[in-house]
Amino acid sequence: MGATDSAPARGGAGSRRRTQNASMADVARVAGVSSQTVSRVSNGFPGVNEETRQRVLAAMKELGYRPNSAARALKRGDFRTIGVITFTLATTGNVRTLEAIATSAAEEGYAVTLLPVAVPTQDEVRGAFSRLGELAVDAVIVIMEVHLLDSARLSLPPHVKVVVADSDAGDRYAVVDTDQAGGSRDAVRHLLGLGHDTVWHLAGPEGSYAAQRRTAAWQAALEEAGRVPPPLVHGDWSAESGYRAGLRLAEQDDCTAVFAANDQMALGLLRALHERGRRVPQDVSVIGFDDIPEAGSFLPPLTTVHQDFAEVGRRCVDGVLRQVREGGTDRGTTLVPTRLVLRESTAPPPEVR
Amino acid sequence: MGATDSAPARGGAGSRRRTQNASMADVARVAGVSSQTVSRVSNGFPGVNEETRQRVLAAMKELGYRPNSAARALKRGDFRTIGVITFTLATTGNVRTLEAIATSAAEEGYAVTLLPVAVPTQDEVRGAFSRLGELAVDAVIVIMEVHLLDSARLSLPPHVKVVVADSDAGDRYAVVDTDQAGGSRDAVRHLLGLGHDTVWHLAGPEGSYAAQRRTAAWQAALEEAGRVPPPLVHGDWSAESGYRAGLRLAEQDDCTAVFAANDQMALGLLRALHERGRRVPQDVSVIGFDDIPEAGSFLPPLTTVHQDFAEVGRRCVDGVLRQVREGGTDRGTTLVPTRLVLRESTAPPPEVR
DNA sequence: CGGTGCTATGTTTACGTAAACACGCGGCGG
DNA sequence: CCGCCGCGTGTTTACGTAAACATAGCACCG
Repeated sequence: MGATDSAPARGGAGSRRRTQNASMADVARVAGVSSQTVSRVSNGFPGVNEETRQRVLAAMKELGYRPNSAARALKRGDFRTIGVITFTLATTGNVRTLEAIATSAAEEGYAVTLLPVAVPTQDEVRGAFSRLGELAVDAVIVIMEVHLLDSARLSLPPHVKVVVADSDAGDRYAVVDTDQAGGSRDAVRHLLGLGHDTVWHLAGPEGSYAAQRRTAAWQAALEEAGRVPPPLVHGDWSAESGYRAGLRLAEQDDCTAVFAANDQMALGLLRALHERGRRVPQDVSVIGFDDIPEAGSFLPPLTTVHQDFAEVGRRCVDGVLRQVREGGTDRGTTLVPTRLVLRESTAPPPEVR
Repeated sequence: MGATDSAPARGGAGSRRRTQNASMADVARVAGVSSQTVSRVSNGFPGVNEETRQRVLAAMKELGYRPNSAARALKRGDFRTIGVITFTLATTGNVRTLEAIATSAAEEGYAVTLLPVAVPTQDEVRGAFSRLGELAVDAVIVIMEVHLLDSARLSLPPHVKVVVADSDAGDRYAVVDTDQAGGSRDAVRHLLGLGHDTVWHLAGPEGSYAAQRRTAAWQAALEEAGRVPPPLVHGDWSAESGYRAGLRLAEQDDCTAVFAANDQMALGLLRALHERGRRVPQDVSVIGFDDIPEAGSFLPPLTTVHQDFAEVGRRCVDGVLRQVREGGTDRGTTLVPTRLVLRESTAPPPEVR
């Protein structure tokens, strides 16, 4: 007792809280040192006598001391936190990238905070600041289409350190992207190499930059080989949309090879083809993009373009941390290579068999 | 110029930083008010003259003011942040729950921070504190098997407000769980109702509490109907493991109905059955658990038990925030109901047809 | 017409930490 | 033997915010 000497028992209203968390000062008192020494121990700084250090550690343990990250952040001027902005966690890619980001960040001593967008909060009312508007992260990684970011009310405060994953950024931000073009080219060439005259494309939504790049590369690869690109079919990334598109493709008799812009749509496509009696791969070859864990269990197991999401996440973290440490803002684009995974959904076309 | 008057050009080392972010005091100066008034405006408190308020808002805008969340947290004593602990984001359920948590939290003005576990950081060295050991979140939601949590080096600091999702917690924590038992019972009864003699079970990994509960309920539902539970087959949640198990099940001639503990394993099972010439649903009925978005695109579309992950996430947030606001720690268990989604993978057994 | 109460605003202080600086003490070179 | 150096530790201060308290003006009522 006698510690809480001041704080004259006021009216009595609500001075609960306290007796909660021990502070450095408390630890210092118990250990018989100054709070600065506690700070040094807490941060692993050298120049503390081993014996003193042990005494401080013992005091910390006794009191259940936990450093207050708010005070630390306030004093240091940084937060050791990376914000991640993403519209949805419904797509495999976003999630895998997020997971890799969290892991890489943790290794660097950084935490990851999710910054949901487009939550219709009470605008100006409660303070005019969304969580993102607050000073609470040292850097931001954006996993979404940048143009959506623009149209969302969400605008990044100026001078914020940013890396954009899997999107375009009009040279405004640094970008880490999967090599969409290379992967698409590999897919098309693989099918042409099997003897198909041409390759149809089940594209992603028009608003998606990744989808656009895959489409453009598909077209380029075909033209480079002197083939005429068949009409485009669009989906929205979902298996259901792939199914609907597949029903239309199944009616094209000359369609013997389809490059789907992701695995989910490929799954729906497989179902549509199956329902229409078009065998895969005997009648139609199908190739996907992403290599989701289930792709090997499709009927038939799906040949697809493997994306290295973990590497993307890692480089995103490297990118923002470099900016944080060097103080500038980057712009360049980093491409992460893909790898074609051959399974059983592709084969030579019927004529050649 | 003239702003950085103090700070006598020391040795020259590194006094960059500054001229960075405007503080309340800066805004107050520009607006010609006290910083307390700025605070009131920033937090949307009443009792500020409209004209003054506008002047302050204008000053904020001019200076690009953003509240410093560290200072705010330090002063207020809370962080407006919920930590989420999870081993993996590889499973649909975890991710969907996480997404719902993030959304619900945002609506309440809380941010969500990912707390990765088992990162082999430099133990005691840099300070003996993992990010979780720091005081940085107001509450924690655990999305993982609690017994794994115990065995991981990670131990939750005492008195922390916790809600556990989808696991057991030995009455140590509050729990929000899907009604595993109810869903499993519905699945089994549906198959028995179609005329199947019994139902086989493709179980999840033995270490999983959710898997155990599904298995127990499957067994109970069979026994309640006077049927003999066939031997158990275990998978590890992955489609690949479902495939391997499926190859074994395909050899059981008397196996006409299988309840798979999740959709991914059901997918692998479908592939195995297909390869072995066992038609679904004509020869074998298959039912899954989760209702992942792709389930409707399987071959055939999968009948499955729908889990309401969004509701689970919502209740987790409600749970921790109630604890935060009321100051106590809860214990009870909340069950979120499931719903059987009928598609095309179940039918009466061959004999009855 | 003085007091009372309310509104709008200002002043003081403390939150927990860590950087900057100060200090004491023992050893060692000149 | 004096002064300087460096190690280990203590003291002071500032980070940006918001609670608590203080004050000034003004309306209203007895």
